[in-house]
Amino acid sequence: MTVTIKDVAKKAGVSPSTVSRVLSGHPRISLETSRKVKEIMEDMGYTPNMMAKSLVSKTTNSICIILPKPAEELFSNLFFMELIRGIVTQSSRSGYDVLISSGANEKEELESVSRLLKGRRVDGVILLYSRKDDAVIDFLESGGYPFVLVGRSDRYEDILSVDNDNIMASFDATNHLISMGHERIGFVSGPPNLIVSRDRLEGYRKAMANSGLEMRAEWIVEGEFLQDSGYRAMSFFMNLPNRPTALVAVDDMVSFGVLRGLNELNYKVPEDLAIVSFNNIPLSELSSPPISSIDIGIYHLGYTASQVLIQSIQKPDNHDGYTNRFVIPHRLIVRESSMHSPVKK
Amino acid sequence: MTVTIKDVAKKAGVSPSTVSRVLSGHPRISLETSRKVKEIMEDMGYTPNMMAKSLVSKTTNSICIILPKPAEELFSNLFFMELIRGIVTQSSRSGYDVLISSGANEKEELESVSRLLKGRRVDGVILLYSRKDDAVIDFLESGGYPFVLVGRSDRYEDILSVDNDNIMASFDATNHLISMGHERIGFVSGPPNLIVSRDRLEGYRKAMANSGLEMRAEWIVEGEFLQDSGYRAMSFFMNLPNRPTALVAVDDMVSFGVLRGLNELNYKVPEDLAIVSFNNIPLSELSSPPISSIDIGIYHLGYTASQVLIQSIQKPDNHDGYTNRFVIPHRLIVRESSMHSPVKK
DNA sequence: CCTCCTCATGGAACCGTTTGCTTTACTCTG
DNA sequence: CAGAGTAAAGCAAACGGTTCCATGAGGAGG
Repeated sequence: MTVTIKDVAKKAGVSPSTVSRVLSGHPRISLETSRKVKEIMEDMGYTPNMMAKSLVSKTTNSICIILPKPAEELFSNLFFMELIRGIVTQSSRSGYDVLISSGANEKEELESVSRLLKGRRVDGVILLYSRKDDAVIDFLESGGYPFVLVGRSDRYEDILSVDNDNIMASFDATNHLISMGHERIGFVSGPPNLIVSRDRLEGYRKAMANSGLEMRAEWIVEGEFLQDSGYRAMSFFMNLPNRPTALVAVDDMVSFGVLRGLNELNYKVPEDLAIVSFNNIPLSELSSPPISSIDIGIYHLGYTASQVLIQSIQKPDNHDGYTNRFVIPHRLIVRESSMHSPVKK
Repeated sequence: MTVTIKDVAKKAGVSPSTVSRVLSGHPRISLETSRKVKEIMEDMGYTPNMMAKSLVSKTTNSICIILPKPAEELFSNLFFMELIRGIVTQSSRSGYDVLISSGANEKEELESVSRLLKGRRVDGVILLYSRKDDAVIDFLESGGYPFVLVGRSDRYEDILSVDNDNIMASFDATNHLISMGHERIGFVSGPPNLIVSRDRLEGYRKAMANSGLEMRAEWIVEGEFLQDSGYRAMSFFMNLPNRPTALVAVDDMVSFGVLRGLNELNYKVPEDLAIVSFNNIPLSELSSPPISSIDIGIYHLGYTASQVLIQSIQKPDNHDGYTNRFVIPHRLIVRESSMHSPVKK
């Protein structure tokens, strides 16, 4: 039924080894044989069995994307879709297949990664998060498996990662508001165990300090990368006695929540509260008003991650020890949500 | 370096076959042997090589999601993210890995599917679209490969598919507007080669006919599942002499485009134009105003597709020939965008 | 004409599992 | 106590490729 290399060999009157060599473009095969074998392969509809191939080559030509634990929520974020799109596109160009996996909890996640890598189902993985302590990263490092982080890790200096300069990005975002004349600026952060939350918070702090602006503890609230966080943060901020006139939100989804809340309370954006957030997902420009956002090149992030990983799989020794961290440039997209200067008191 | 079944066997003083049987829970293995082998496997950190396993079992325990050709655009639609989430969740519960693939064009797509299936890299595929004529479906059918369609196919009666009753859904959506008092209702459709476009259009027609309302050709425009289509459709409708007071849009993304356009022209929703669309993506309730939408249970669609596919892989003969088409229920979520009755002329 | 190369190909072992067929060692039965 | 039956484990042949090594046929050089 399924046509194998042996069937082709028999029909062509050559040995299986010859067919294999034709397949892999071995130099010492006569043009004539090559032509004939290729024709017969075509005729018989031969497709190489990738399992057999993988078994002997110890290589699968596929990689795996590991989604973060609380995939349930984060999945619904367009951020991941863009990222995956970048990864899939580049991988497919390099001839790699992409698996996608996510565990219900950290333990399951680790088991899954271990099964995939030790079981030789994939050649490497892309981690779509960077927690501060992580058993999965420990496993990958100690096992010497190829992997790349989307996001950065401060714990390990020498692992491959693709990231933005989030400190600088947040610095830029905050400075934009400052340059518009805002002085009381709030910040809606993400989970504190995510490095991206920390970095963006730091950038905000730097910008505020840099301009000599007051930073009140109550102007900084923690949340998730979700709309609800924005909604809650908004209602907290708006009830403050000397409330912020602008805020930086750690993710566009948060801004959507803020927007919805402000809308319900009949506040105007940007007149009552100016907003800038991060990621510039396709919907940022669709909300009303459109949201100013730092474009972090999500697609590019994924594309590069795939490139870096596959390169590392193919030439593990080519690692010069310097270029571990790939920084994707960001840029501020100013839209209506921040186009207003506060009324000076 | 990597520990194989033979290493375990040697250390345990048994044959490889015995170890294999312990692994698969073979009945005729003494409890004592089983215990000992298991312990040693644990000690040595044995993980089965899935390639070897697949080679002999002719089974990979993985499935592949095929994204539609113009993945570039559609990818950015939250619809697919939800769908994938449902698929990944259920597959992982069933112990299946999920590959994700998309070709730049139909030819590439076919090659990719063929390579994956004939090359025995995956056991079956989920097609995330249903075009009217499709080489991929032909290939899958003639090769007898397990696959399920998300969406329906009218060409093939007997293939597995998971879908909504889009005709009824559209009927409901349109009727909702009619019941609000609208009589001039527009429809923004999707690409005509997609069955979902056709079905939703048909539902709209039925509802209009059912209520004896006039249906003008100019009230129906074709587009994509994209914001731009909505934007264009909006400007077309609003310039019509006797313009619609409401419209049904084939996808929420289209509504976003309409919303943006109306906002720019200072029209009010729902006062100047009421809107209902399909899919109820997480953002539908976040726009201003929130959009009425038919919730089609996207996650559920994906979850079921995975279930049906895996079932069909595991018991290909269990196919009763009746339950080929799985219909996921829909329900109308009424939000602000349609909560207004038109002024009677 | 003999030796030595080079080139094109064949043969066989191996990658890590599974599984049908044996073998071994008991336990039962009459 | 011999023969049958059975439970537990081993042997070896696949699965479909790849690749090292061997082989034979020319052609070149001396």
